Amino acid sequence: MKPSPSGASVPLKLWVVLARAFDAVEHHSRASIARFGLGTTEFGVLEVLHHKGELPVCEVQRRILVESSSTTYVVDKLVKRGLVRRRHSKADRREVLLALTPAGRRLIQAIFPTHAAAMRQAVAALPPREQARAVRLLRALGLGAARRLEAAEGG
Amino acid sequence: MKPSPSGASVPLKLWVVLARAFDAVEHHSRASIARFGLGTTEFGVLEVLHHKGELPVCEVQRRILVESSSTTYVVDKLVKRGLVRRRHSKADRREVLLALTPAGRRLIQAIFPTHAAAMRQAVAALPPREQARAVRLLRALGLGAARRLEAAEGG
DNA sequence: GGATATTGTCTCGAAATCGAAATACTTTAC
DNA sequence: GTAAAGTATTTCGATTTCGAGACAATATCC
Repeated sequence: MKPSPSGASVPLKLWVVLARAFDAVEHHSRASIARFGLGTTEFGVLEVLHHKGELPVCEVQRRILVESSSTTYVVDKLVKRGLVRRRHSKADRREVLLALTPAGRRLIQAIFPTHAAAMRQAVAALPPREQARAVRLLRALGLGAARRLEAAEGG
Repeated sequence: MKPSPSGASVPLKLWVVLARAFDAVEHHSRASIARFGLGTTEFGVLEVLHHKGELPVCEVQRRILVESSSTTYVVDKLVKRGLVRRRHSKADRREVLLALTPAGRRLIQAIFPTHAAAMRQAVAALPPREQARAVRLLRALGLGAARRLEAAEGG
């Protein structure tokens, strides 16, 4: 769900439009990815491994914004489909390193440009200059909110 | 899941920071609401009915950004807890009208100010002036993306 | 006015996600 | 070097969400 209606204060309004914008853009992403028989989280894993190379599960998790148990679930599915492989790290034997298989690499390479084009369309309501502005504002907003989260929970 | 890493084009970067910002702020919202024993979607329903009064299910659904079947699920729970009531519309007998019960109204009135304060904190990394800028940009982004969605799907 | 589409709600089964806790390993602190 | 604390991953059960389709009521079009 999302937040409140219109006559609200600026912070609440910001939360509303943030949620709405995310929802709308996410629908584009989901639809684009579904054409290739993947879920958004599965795609996220492939994409991270494609761009960063072999990574431990916890690094992947940080980037795809789901909990660790969900990460295991998604990676399981990708391994079963032969797109990703697991391997134990020698440096730190708690870690499990993830990497694309050749099939996984072929798939993400084939998909990625099309998906990127779809996302460009999805955010095209904002001209480039305003996209850059939005990036700056959202980065500050996100980092600030994340920092406050850590402060409140972890310590 | 969410999108890609850093060296990306501006549109992709925008999608990344949008997802991250939403995720971080949503965590604040979730934590704030959880204190009162509610899920975010349940809270969303109460909030909409609080601000708009009696509404048909489909209107509520549009505002809380979940599918119709999920809306039924959430409303069921609220009805079982005695916070919301259903009633058939006389004007259009397909519609089911939702409204707060006295208990529901008492609850949301008690909760709302605290939650609003938490959300103000969550977005406080941006000073008011930049919050207003972000609202404008996100509104345009969200509306544009939503329009493109309709064009692609419905008609 | 009757056929056809459209809309609003709900049911059902499946999928995605979470949270808490188990396990294994590593780091820190004495 | 050992105990305690912390980190990485997985397992398990429960919850939330979705999507497809059923059904009823209304709108639209000849």
